[in-house]
Amino acid sequence: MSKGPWLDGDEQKVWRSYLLMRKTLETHLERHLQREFGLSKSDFEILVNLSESESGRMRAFELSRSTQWEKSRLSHHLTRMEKRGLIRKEACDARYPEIVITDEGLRAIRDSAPAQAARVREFFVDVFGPERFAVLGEAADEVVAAIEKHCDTDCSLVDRS
Amino acid sequence: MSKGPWLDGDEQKVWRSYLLMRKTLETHLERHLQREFGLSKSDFEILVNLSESESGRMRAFELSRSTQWEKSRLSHHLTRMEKRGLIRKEACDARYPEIVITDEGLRAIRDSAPAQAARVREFFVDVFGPERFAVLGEAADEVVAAIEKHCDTDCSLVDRS
DNA sequence: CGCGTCGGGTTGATGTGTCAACCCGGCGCG
DNA sequence: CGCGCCGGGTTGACACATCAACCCGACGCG
Repeated sequence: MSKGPWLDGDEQKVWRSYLLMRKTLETHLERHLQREFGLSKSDFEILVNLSESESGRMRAFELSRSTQWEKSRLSHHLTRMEKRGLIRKEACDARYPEIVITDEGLRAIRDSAPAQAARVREFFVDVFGPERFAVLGEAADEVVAAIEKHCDTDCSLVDRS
Repeated sequence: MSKGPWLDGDEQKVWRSYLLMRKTLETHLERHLQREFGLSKSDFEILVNLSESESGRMRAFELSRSTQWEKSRLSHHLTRMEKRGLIRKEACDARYPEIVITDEGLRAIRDSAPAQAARVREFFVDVFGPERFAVLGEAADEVVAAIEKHCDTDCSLVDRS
């Protein structure tokens, strides 16, 4: 029934292939991260950012900027991570706490990152191969630019630094 | 600190472009669906599947197959959708209920699908352009195949029909 | 001073996803 | 028959995301 006004033939097909890849890849990566290291994708993202900073410490809004998360999500997630000992909140300069990666957090990411990188390479980078991969990168940037341009003109919802 | 064993230079860059595209596109599409039509991406997915079936009615496990969702997630979501009047569960053949799209659900998807399709075209299909888009489709299929092949050999977690 | 408002951050309610346990009818098989 | 297992489905507890409301110090300004 309905056969609604939807994408046509090939568009449809590729779009669904993309969606399927997205989901398959994501669940695969996430599952392994979870099962082998007990980290969620979100945990991982935070730890990557912290461990890439010079000092292993950042202010919450910096994390918010680099992860593109909303502040409340970030706040909730950080309290959970603190409970699990992956990070600490240090109230140094009076009011705003700094987020510090703990030894445990550092260990977690150092253990998990190589495996994660290897999987990304195996199932994504290498399957695409150099040329298609490069093409994807360009196109991806253009898609992001298109959406942001669109949003600039009619909405103000994005946290543009 | 740490600069862990991670993807190198270009790999890294493209991978992050991809992740950013993924997130940007997804939140953009989802936000509009939510704000303009009060549907979540999950609602939409269910309604698409139901409305594409002949009779507008399916068994839960069929939906589970085509959406690739776990059964518990599906069950939870269907009860929520029923509460909102988008679908109905009809207990025809004794035990297993059939999921039926309601008039309201039908209206919802007929209203929202064209807008959604237009956005996908505007920000994804057209930005890629025909050749790159076709290339993406192929690569996506290969990625899925690679992951499934891998899983066939060492795990049994996927619901393969 | 009094007052608004703005940015960084937290909180609580609610919607959504995941995991493990369970229910129950059918089927194989002793 | 009795018993176990399997497949489709539900349930409950918990992790996670989103939204709106709030807190509070700083800053502008009458």
